[in-house]
Amino acid sequence: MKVLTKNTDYAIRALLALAAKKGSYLSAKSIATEHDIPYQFLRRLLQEMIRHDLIVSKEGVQGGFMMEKDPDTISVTQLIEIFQGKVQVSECMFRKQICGNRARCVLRHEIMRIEQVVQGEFERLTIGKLLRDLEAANQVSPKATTIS
Amino acid sequence: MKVLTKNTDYAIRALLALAAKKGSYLSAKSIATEHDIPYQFLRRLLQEMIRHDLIVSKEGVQGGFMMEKDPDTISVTQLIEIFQGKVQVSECMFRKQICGNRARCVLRHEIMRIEQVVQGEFERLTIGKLLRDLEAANQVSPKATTIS
DNA sequence: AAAACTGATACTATATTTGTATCAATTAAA
DNA sequence: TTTAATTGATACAAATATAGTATCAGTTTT
Repeated sequence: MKVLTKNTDYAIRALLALAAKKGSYLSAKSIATEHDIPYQFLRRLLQEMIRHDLIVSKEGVQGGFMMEKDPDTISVTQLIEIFQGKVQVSECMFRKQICGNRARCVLRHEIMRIEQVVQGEFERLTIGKLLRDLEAANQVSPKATTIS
Repeated sequence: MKVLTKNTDYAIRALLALAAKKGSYLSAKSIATEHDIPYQFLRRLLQEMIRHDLIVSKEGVQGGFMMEKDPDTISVTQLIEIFQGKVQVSECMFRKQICGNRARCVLRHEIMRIEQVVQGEFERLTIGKLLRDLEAANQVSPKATTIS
């Protein structure tokens, strides 16, 4: 069971790169080469993130992508939703017999509760938090952990 | 993001049916028709569960599948692992720069922590627990919730 | 001997994920 | 003002995962 697909994984990495250089433009190319992400793939992801107002872009020479927002407002949950769709369990387990009265279906509730837990955890995991973790790690061992 | 695939969904339902009639043999056919699961698909799932010693079978007329084990020892985590592979995040995010020293990679730790939470939740969700939930629901509203 | 079963496995279809390629439009800079 | 570096948009393709079907052989009860 894969929790994060490459999409999301790459998107997080790209956002971390942008958050680390907040306010300046980074080209897709530079992000791709520095973080080992397939260039054209990354470009699509960046476009998608623009559409969701997570980042902005500037065309032409010296153009690129930039993070304007507070990185703490971007959660992994958001990214999962964008690139993997909303977290969902089966439409409705045991639907045949039980889900005439869906509201009461205990099993569904059980699963939905877990779904909430997962979502909450990923909600608290923001780009800002990850960046701080990353910087803290850099303090300890700069060489091995530099992201830029 | 799909948490449970049809495999796992169907497997859970089949196990609940078997747990509800613990000790007696149910044919794949009867489970399939009663729970609206594609017959041949279900048979493969049942075979797989036999290989993992979750259930046993008897061939021939009046044969079928039976649950011998305590349903509380079968967790949804186990089923996810069987049918969707071990719960995992990306192999190692940010691996290029960071994962020379994997042990120290804070980001990875963050993600692994969440993975643990998810796994723990599904661990506590056993067939036994689901069955009791189901039976409790039947008490309240027998018609709408009967599984058998 | 027939019928109701499981065991094993091959096959197909569809969807998702991952990755590549192309062309047009924009902009800084030579 | 031309060129090169860039994004915007979109189409294409390959690989993998998911979902479902079909078949044939073996077993066991009746």
